Amino acid sequence: MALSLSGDDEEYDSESEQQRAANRPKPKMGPAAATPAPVKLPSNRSSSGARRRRTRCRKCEACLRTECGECHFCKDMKKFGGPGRMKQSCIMRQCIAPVLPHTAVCVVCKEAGKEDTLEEEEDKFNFMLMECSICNEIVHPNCLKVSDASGVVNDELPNCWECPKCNHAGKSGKVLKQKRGPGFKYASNLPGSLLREQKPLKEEGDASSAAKRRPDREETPRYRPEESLHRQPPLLSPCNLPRPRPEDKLRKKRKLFDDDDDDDDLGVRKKERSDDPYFSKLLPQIKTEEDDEDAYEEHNDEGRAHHFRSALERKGRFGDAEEDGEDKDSKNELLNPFIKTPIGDSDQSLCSSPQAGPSSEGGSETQEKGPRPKARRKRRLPNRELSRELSKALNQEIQKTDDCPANENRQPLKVEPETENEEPKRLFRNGTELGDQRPHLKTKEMNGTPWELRHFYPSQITPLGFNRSTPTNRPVPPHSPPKCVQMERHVIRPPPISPPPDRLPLKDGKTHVIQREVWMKVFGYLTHQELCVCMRVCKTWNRWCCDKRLWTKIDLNRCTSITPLMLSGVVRRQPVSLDLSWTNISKKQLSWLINRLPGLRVLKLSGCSWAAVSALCTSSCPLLRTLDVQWVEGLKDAQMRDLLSPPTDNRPGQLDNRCKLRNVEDLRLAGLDITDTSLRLISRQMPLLSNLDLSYCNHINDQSVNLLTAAGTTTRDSLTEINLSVCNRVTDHSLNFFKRCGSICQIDLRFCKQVTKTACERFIAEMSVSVPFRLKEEKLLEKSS
DNA sequence: GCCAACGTGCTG
DNA sequence: CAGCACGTTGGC
Repeated sequence: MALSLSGDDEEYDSESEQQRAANRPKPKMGPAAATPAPVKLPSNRSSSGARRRRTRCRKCEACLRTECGECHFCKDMKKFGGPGRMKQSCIMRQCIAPVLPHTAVCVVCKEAGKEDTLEEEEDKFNFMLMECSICNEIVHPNCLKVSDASGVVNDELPNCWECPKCNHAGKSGKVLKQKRGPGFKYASNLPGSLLREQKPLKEEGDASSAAKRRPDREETPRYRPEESLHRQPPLLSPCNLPRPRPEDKLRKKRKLFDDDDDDDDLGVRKKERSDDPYFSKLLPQIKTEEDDEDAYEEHNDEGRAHHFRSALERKGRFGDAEEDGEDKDSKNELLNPFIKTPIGDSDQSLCSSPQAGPSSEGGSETQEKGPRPKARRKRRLPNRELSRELSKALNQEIQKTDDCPANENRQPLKVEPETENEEPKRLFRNGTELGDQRPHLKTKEMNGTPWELRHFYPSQITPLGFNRSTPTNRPVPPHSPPKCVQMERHVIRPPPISPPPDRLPLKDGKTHVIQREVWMKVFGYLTHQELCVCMRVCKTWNRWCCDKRLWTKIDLNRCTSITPLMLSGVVRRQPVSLDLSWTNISKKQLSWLINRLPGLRVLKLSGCSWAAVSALCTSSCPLLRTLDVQWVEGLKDAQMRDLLSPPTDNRPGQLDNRCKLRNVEDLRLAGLDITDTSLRLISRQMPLLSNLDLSYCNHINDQSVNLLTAAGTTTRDSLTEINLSVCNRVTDHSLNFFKRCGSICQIDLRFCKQVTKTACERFIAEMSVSVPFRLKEEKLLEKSS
């Protein structure tokens, strides 16, 4: 079908309405819907063509994938036993670059895109179909009669721009839902997309040079409240948070970290490359596609290159893989990439796109965009500055959505360091900064242990050298957990699976001699922080370094503030193991996250609030193998019951009465106020449970052990390790119960006051006939073979 | 014609 | 307003 881009509104309207009436009886329609409301069309439909649906590119990593079978939409599919009502693509298969359908033709010449027939980049651009995100018209730029073809290309979406007409008229795209630009799915059909906001055009092999950048936004001062609403999450001033500086409003928030594919422009500056022999030797003239950038960014990139160098020059690290301090670094990078790394991801996260639009609070303040009418890219500010701004904006975003309704008198929270060296303090219960932010916790007791003890115990009181959570400082959640309503607004770009190309393109058109897999081996030695640095080197490295093999474990333990961008970055990397212990993650965030991590097997949430952990109750929970909910505040029997119940989302056709956590093998429940009630559930619902940590659970007693090891329970045979240390109600008698366990290999009874060494020795003696045990430490029994 | 899935109206 | 439902488009 040919495109009808002329946009006969009347026709479109009436037709669609009729169709709806005919095809959609809508038995379930409520009264409001029963009278078919006029189909709402974009306000600017009058000047627009009908929207063309976009279709898969079939080439991107996402398109090449198979369905995960585990995400929300897969579960809906008939092939996975679902009702097939939602008819949505697997989350992991969301096309990264949806293209115009084959049937699309130029509204002017009625011909299809002709770029394939051309050699020159500029020609290609002129003869490719471009769809305007505002008026939806699809044209060849060459067919436009507008001499000053100041179209603004949206580099996030193939064949998408703001046509010169709209651009010139100062129209603003994405005013309404329908106007958000084609091909947007999650981000797009949800208001305020963070990630798919358009950017100023990027050089696609310089093709876009044909299209002149929109000089600046001063031309388009019209502020439309809806615009910012849909486009950029509001910046939260109403919540008494520090109002962002005007520049903030220009910043786009797009993705976590620095892994954006667009980040090729983060290439190392020519200057550095040429100046630094080491560097230039290592990366001879990596093609960065941005050598023509203005000096505006020079200092910025200087820092970047420096960072990169320093990362590479730390040869000592190449040999010993991270952990410890290194790991902390990488964690910090993840935690707060904007602050910690000078060369932060600000680039792609913050492009002050013409499309980005001002925030709702400052919609009309577009002047900041103005000062660089000639800048080819207007997306960067000095990195630190950007980082700070972004981080602030994001935190505010979360905070706002969280607090807005009723917090008008709240004191502004300190969100960001005032200086670069200052750590953010807002969310950390940290020494003197604790204040009284959490008074309820100060007096609250769990498990008979005062809060302070509970949270400072493991490292400070216990004689046990737990290597698990040592909850020294518990992040102070906001008054209510941050409802990260923006999360849905992030486009989920699945992690690259086989990032092309295989070799690094060089400026001279050749490729670097070393193959990707070799680079990957090198990258394998780098810490996450260093990977983040490498990602900024060039587009190719950016892709390679985002390979999920390099990110199987993501550790955000004790992250002071989980931001939407961070979560997006996590999703992109699809870790197998995710540590969110002692963070202030909110329920919404967690729910959003786990719904998008179908491959997640290890989830650590120790020290989080039950409010957050409860996300596991309603979400289409991943089939976790390891769940760590130690010291989760408020997690008691009732909550455990919720946790172990079948998903609440039991609509017809999606019935799944199985426990969401049925595949858990390693369950860590230290420090919880749970009783035998929970243990009964656990032994019933977790047939694969092998490793159970009940340390510091003061309600656990001999009867509990009896339950777990009783005839007919699966735990009796599945348990291999059990930790009952510091369970003061457990006595010698429990050891008799453990004799029934066929697979038990380790029983930790250290610091159980009522367990005697003699009983342990007796246990060993009695078991020696069948299974040899030994005392690894006092009251720590271990199978010796 | 079938199937996948995009885009958007509607509901809770 | 998030999420669901479904008409309809697009590919094959």
